[in-house]
Amino acid sequence: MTESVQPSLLSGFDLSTPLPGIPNMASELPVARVVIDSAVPHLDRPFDYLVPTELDAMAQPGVRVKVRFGGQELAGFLTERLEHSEPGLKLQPLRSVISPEIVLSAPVLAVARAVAERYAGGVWDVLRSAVPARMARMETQKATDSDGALEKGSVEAVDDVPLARPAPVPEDALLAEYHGGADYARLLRNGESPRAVLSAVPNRPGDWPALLLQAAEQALASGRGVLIVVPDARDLARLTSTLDERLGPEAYARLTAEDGATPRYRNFLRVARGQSQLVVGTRNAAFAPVKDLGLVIIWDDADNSHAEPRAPYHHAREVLLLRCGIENAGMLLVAPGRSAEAQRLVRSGWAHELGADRSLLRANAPRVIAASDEFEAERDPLLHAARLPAAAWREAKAALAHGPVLVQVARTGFMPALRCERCRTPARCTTCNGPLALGDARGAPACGWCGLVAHDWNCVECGFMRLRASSIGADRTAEELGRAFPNIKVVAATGAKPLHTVPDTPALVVATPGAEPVAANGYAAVLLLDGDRMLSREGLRTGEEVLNRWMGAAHLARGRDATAERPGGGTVVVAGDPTEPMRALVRFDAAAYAQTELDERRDLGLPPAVRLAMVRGPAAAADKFMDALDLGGEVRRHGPVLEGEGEHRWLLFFSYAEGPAVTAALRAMRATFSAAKEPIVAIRIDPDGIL
DNA sequence: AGCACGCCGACT
DNA sequence: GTCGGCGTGCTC
Repeated sequence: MTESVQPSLLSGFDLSTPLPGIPNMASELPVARVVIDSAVPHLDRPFDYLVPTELDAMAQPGVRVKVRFGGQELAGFLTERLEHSEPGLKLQPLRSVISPEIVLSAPVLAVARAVAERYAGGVWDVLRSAVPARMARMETQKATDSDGALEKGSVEAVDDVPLARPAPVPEDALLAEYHGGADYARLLRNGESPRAVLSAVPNRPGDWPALLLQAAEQALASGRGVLIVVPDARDLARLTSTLDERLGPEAYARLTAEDGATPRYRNFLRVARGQSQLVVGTRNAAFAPVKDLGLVIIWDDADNSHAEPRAPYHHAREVLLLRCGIENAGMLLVAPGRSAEAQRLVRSGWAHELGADRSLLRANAPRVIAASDEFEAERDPLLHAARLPAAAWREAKAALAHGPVLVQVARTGFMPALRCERCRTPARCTTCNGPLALGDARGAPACGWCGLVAHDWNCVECGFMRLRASSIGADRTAEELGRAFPNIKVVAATGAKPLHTVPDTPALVVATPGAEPVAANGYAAVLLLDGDRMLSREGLRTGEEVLNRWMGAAHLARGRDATAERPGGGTVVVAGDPTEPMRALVRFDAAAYAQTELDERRDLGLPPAVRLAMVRGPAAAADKFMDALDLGGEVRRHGPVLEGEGEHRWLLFFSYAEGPAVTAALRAMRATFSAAKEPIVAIRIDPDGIL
């Protein structure tokens, strides 16, 4: 706030012989350790400053500060107050404390550091995700100000609520339906921190939001905080509507970028001030400064919305894993399917599997039909155009008498790579050599790897300028289906045009994976049309991804048996050639499939049975970087692979045990190269979709 | 990205 | 002897 700098202070002070007191500086703990806002790798460490007397009171660990660094003024977080610094340093004074609000708690800083270590990235990059942008007005605003509804839950309102209410033992009936679920609930209530993985049985009362809430309530009953992370706005809306109904909107704080900077910071402040013990949100909420954290829950960790698209590309599941280690909290991974990573946690004994009886699953899961060999589809031009097998058409037709029908189609990103219309040479990106695909609704071809839009593409082989566009997106499928089902309402929901819910009336709902709207009483039928297309994509994890997307959609279907609200029961039709993922869907057993996949990866030495790092950069720099790395003999190196314009890509495979040493070595080497002004190499840890 | 410091050449 | 060229490396 107050500008503290006086000319005489700018020269700095030598604190090697500390005290007795420096004029105008705090007499107790005069040194402030600060994490500065710098993207430069070799500056990714704390720096010490002196605290001027007038900033003494506000300069608490966790506040935002401004400091002079080199020539410039930088933002930073004050992390510690110390009696003295390293000998021989000339300390500058702190320029200002931006606000007295403690926005970076000690545990969250520790988590951010662990995340930066794990991903060989900068602490500041992690903090950028962890602490939302400051909105100054939110810090001073009173509960009586303006828009009333939004202001509930501010300091005054919460202080009025008596905290010591007789706490009833929370419900755990839904959790107890799983083997070990009742024990898991009891441990949480008793203040312990159990860890579990659970594949949800569909069509139970309240569905997964009710299940997550029950788990949360166990930990809340022990007086501890709870954090729930979901992939996207749709799932958050579903969860918060359950929380609103059962606990009321004051009982939790929601943290998501989608709300906009101001509400997000308002809710963040409630959490930071300890006014909210239950936090729900999307991936960055994994860093929410929940006090006395007892349990972290992640819903659908296989959804790649959980992966941060900016450096250091951390995944919410991994953030939470590190976090529950640091804060000694329990963890619960709940999903409609099973990621190989979650299965690994079960297999290694780190987490318990809370399994369900086959009978419970059979009674609640939809009927699954594999429509594998379909000659009829070829004969009927309407069905062929909509690439609808006859069995799917029949099921949909019957189901439409009872309710809405979901049609899952592949995202355009899943389409086979585009080719030259004349010579059929695959179209590749001119900069990174990645496959081109139709990126947006207007059909501009874009690179599937780097996203670069190829405006003036021409074939490298024959020079032809037109691409073969075989892609059919959700919108076109919707049109085709409209013709195949006259008089039925058709709606399309894609990532670009999201739709969270649909009414419980007959309609065809065409959606891409992850964007499926929720039907109030479930879908009468779910058609999974593009399995072959999705499975044809190159990639180590394609089968697992496709199965998890199918399971996600299948969870939106009614149970097989008809009920009063759900006449006709629910059916899932999966079209395509018989494959392992399809068989796993028919058995409704994603865990077994994930285990098979994991075993196979272990035999092959591939992720996630092992960890992976990628180093990419200008050929000479990348090679030099790899050459300078000193890694243990157990680390497998693979490369260089030529990529794009004179770029080399290297891969490193290493065990989880070696992980910390490898990422530390990569981080240290990057700092060395950065200081030596070597060309920048990109480092990605456990990247998805490159194998 | 700025800014100090340093080693060397040109000029008072 | 002193001023200032910009090249190298550090920044609390």
